[in-house]
Amino acid sequence: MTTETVWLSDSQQQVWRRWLRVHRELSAALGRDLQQHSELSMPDFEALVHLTDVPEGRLRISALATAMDWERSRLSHHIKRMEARGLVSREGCLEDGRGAFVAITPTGRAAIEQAAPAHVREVRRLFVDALSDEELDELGRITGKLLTRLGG
Amino acid sequence: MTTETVWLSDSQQQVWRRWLRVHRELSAALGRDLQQHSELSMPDFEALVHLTDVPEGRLRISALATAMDWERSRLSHHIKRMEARGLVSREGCLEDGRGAFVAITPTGRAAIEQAAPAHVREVRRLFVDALSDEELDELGRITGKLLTRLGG
DNA sequence: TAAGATTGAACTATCAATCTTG
DNA sequence: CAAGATTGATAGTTCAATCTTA
Repeated sequence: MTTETVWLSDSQQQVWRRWLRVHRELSAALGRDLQQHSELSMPDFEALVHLTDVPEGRLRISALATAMDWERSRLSHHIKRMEARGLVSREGCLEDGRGAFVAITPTGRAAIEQAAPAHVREVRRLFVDALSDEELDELGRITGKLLTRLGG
Repeated sequence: MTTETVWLSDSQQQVWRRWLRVHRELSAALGRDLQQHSELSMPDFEALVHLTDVPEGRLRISALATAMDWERSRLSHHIKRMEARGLVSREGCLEDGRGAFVAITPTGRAAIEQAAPAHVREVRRLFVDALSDEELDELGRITGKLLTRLGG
């Protein structure tokens, strides 16, 4: 393959590296804050958000995996650990004998309700409120384009 | 603390979730591509980039940790694994007996030179070229603001 | 045979010591 | 004691089987 390789210009490289860096620092800051104010990690929080998003408080495991964009095996291991901590429980599926549900427990609900306010404030402080409404819109448009490129 | 909690609006939440998702999918896609075309992971690649960035091809370990924004212990473990694969070597430091250098080896140089073209093309395809020049500028400005908020 | 889910092994990351030199 | 770096234990992730039911 003799496709010519064009390296990135300085400004392109700067945006690219900054993008990586912002994400790394933002995730780290939010994770630290969350663990300081609760017993939850970011993945724990995310999983519980999806479970509280539905009225029954439970989802098919593969549906949760899709929603979180995780591999099933990773989620399976994670659910096992969360189950051991009492945050969720596993339930069988009547319609499909192969399937299973994860359900949020009262303990899990209490944990996310306790953790959410501080976490949301921090997401506001470090992300939403750091930008003007126009910038946030623009960022939504830009990430939308990136997502389209990724998806197909 | 009775600070009132204000949850995110739908559009704010959408941008926030999309930001997380784009990063996750982009990293995954680049990682897959890199491993398909080379023996390097993204962290391997990043470390080697920093080492090739300097003329001597070697850096103090703590300097590399700062550049990569990694904890020293994580880098130490990672260097050990990369050293075992022959990509880098460790060297003592004359000026400061406590310190140490990591240096890229010929093998490491060959690996990154072989991997870089395809990786850069993929970064272009999925990121740089997916946006107009104006959008890339705007994204640079926006991530700059986020970085300021994180740092200060 | 394929789909939903789990398991175990190998790999990577994190956290709290530890070791050595300044 | 503080700074540079490493180590070991624990936690989390990935990959390739495996098991069960459709």
